[in-house]
Amino acid sequence: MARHTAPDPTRRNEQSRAAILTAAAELVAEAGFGKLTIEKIAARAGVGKQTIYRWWPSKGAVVFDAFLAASQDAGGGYDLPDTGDLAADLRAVLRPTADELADPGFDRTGRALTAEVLNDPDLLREYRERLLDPLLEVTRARLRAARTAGLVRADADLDLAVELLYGPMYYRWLHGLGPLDHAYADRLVETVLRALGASTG
Amino acid sequence: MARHTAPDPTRRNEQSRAAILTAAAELVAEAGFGKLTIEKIAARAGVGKQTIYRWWPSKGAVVFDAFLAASQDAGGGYDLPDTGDLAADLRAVLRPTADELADPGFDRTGRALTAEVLNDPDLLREYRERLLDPLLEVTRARLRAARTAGLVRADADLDLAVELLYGPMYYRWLHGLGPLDHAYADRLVETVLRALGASTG
Amino acid sequence: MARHTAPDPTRRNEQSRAAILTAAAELVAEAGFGKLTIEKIAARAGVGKQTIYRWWPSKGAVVFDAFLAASQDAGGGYDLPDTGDLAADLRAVLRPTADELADPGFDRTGRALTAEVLNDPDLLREYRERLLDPLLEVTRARLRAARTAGLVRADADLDLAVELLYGPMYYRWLHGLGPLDHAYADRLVETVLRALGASTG
Amino acid sequence: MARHTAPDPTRRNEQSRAAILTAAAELVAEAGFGKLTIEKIAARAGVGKQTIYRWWPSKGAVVFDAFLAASQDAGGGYDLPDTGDLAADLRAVLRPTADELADPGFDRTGRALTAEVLNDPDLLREYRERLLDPLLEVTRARLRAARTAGLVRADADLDLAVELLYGPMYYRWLHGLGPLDHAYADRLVETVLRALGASTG
DNA sequence: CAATAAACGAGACGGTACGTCAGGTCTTCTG
DNA sequence: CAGAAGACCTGACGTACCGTCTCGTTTATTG
Repeated sequence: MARHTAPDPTRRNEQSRAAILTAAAELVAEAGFGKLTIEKIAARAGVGKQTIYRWWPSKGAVVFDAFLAASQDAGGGYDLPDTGDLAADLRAVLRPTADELADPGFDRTGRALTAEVLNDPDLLREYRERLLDPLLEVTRARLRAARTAGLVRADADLDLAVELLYGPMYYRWLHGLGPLDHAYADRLVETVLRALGASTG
Repeated sequence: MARHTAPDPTRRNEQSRAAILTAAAELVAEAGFGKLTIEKIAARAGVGKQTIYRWWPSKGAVVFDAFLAASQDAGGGYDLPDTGDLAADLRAVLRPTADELADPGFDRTGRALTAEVLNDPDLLREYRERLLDPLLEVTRARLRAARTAGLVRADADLDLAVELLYGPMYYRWLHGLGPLDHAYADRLVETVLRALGASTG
Repeated sequence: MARHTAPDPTRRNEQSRAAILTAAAELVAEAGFGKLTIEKIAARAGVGKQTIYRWWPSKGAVVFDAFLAASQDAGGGYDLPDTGDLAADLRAVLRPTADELADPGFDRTGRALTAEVLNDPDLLREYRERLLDPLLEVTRARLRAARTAGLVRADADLDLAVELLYGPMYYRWLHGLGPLDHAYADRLVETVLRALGASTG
Repeated sequence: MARHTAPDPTRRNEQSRAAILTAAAELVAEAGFGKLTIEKIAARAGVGKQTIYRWWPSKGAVVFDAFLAASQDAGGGYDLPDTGDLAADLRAVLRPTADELADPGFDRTGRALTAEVLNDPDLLREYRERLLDPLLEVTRARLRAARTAGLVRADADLDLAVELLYGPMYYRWLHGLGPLDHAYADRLVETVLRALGASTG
C-alpha cells in the first residue's frame, strides 16, 4: 500500500504488520466492514493505534492490504492458459471466478471491499494496478492471440470483449440476479464467443 | 422505505418528510455519502433527529429514499419502445444510461448509493423491487417479443441477455475502464445482438 | 398546588388527577425521584402528557402534591397534646418523627422531596405553608403555654427553641450521623428542655 | 473524588482537571445545578466530554470536587481554637458558619450540593469523610476537653451536642426560617451550653 | 559496546456523531 | 371542549471512535 507519510520502512516491525492484516481480515469476516474500527484492529492485533496510522492512510487501505495479502498467499492471480481451445481456456478462468463469487465467505468480504474501492479513487487505482488490470490484460492477450489466429473477428474490440466476459457475471453477483455456477460460466463464454465471431467450442 | 418500527403513518408530517429527503440529497451531492451524518440532515431539514429515526432504519435508507424520490420526480423509469427495430430500441435505452453514468454529478451519488445497496440486503431488495427489476423486465420483454418475431435465436437465455446488455457498461463505469459515450453504447448493442443471433441493425 | 396557567378548575377530571398522583407516588417509591419522568407518570396513569402539564408547573410539584395527598390520607399533621407534662408532650411528637425518618420507605421519598424543595423557592414556600409552619407553630404554641405556666424561662426564644427540637434530628437524618430511635428522641427532648430552663421530666 | 473506573492517574492532564472544576463552579454559580450539563462544562472547559466521564462518575461528583477544591483554596476547614473560654471558642466557629450560609453566593451552590449529596450515598460518604466528620470531630474534641475540665456535664452526649450546635442553624438555613447572623449564632451557643450544664460565658 | 534514534505498546486527549431519552408544544381525534 | 394519544423540535445523555499527542520501552543500528 502506498504510504501517506514515509517513515523508514527498513525499521518496520514485520510481526506487527502481519498481526494487523490478520486482525483486519478476521474482523471483516466476523462483523463486516461497516463494524470495523481501527481501535478494534489495534486491540486484536495487540498493537498501538499509531502503528496503524503510521503505515496506512485509511481503514480501507488496511483491509485492502489484508485482502491482497490473502490473495497472494492463495494462488495469486489466475493465469489463463493457451491450449488453442479459446472457449476452454476462458472457461478455465470464468468457472473458478464463479465459484469464488458464489462462496458465502468471499461474498461478504468482496462486497465490503468493492464498496470501499468504488468510493475511494486511490484504492480504485491500487485495485486496478494490482489485481484488475493484470487479469484483464491476460484475458485481452489471449483474445488477441485468437484474433491473430483468425478465431476472432478482425475488427473485434478487445476492451469491450473483456467487459463482456466479466461484466455480466459481476453484475449478476452484485445484484443477486441468479446462480453463479459452472453452467452459467459456460453459457456466458459461449454467448460472448458467438458475438466475437469465433466458432463455438 | 420499509419502516423498522411502525408508527401510525397517517400522522406523519409530510413537510418534514420532504425536507429530510431534500436535505439528504443536497448533502450527498455536496460532500459525498461518507461525510453524510444524520445530524446534518436533521439540521439542514430543520427537523429533530428523532423524526428521522422514527421513519427510517438507517442513513442508507434515507439516502435511498431521496434517490427514489428524485427518480420519480424525473421521468421515473425508462420505457423501452417497440419500433420493430430492436437495435434502435436498445440504443434508446443504453445511450441515456451511458450519459447518466458519465455525468459527474450522478457519478458520486451513484457510487455512494451502490456501495450502500451492495452491503445492505434490505436496501438491495428495495433497489431491485423498485428500480432494477422493472428495468430488466421491460428489457427482457422487448427481447422476448423479438424472439417471437424470429429476430433472436429461439434458444436465447433472456436473463443472460439483459446481463450482457447492462453488465459490461456497469463494469466499465464502476472500474473506470473507459469512456461511456453513445459510440460505446452502440457498439455494445451491436455486439450483444450478434451473440443473440439476430441480424445486426 | 398553585397553577401556572389557569384552566377552569371546575372542568377538571378528578379521576385523572388521582391517577396521576398515585402513579407519581408509586414511581418515586419504585425507582427514586431521579428516575422519575413525566412520560412515565402519564403512561402509568393512562393519561396524556398534556393533562399533567395543564395542571402542574413541574415534576417536583406533582410529586409534592402526591406527597401531600398521602400525608392527608394518613393522619395529616401531628397534633401536639397539652397534658401538662411538657416533656411527655414533646416526646409524643418527636418519637413518631424519629420513627418516620428511620423508615427506609420514607427515607428515599423524603430525601428526594427535600432535595426538590430546597432548590425550588416555589416548592419551599408551598412546603412551609402547608406542612412545616403549622408543625412549628403548634410546637411553639405548646412552649408558649409552658412559658406562661413558668415551666420555661421567661426570656426563651421560641423560634430558636423549635429549631433546637427539630434541627438536630433532621441534621442526624440527612447526614446519617446515628440511629433515630425513641431513646434519641427522649435524650433530645431532655437536653433541649434543660436549655430552656424548665425542670427535666 | 472516588473514581468509578480507574485509569492511570499519573497520566492525567492537570490542566484539563483544573479547567473542568473551574467551569463547573462557574456554571453552577451562574445558572444553578439544575441547569448544569456535562456538555456545557466540557464546552466551557475546552475539553472533550469523555475526559469528564473518564475521571468522574457523575455530574454531582464533578460539582462536589469543584466545591472541595474551592474549599481547599480558601481557608480549608475551620479550626476550633482552645482558649479556655468554651463559649467564645464555639462562637468562633458558628459565627463564620452563619456568615457563610447567609452569603447569597454560597446559598445557591450550597443548596445544590446539599441536594446532590443527600440523594447519592457515595457522595454523602465522600462529603462526610472530607468535610463534615472532621468538623464534627474537632468540635467534639473541644467539648471533650471542656468536659474533662468540668465545664460540661460528665454525662453529656457529645454526638448529640454537636448536632445541637450545627443542626438548628442548618435547619434554619435550609428552610429559610429566619436571619443567620452573629446574634443568632451567639444565642445558639449560649442556649446549647446551658443545656450541657456548663456555666454561660 | 554504549548511546541514540526510531518504532513500538499504551492510552489520554479534544472532538464528532451516534442512537436514545425526555422535555415541553402542537395537532388530531374521541367521548 | 377536556382529555388520550402521539408526532414534533429541542437538547442532553453516555458511548464509540476518530486522528493526534505524549509517555516510557524495546530494538537496532551507528559512533
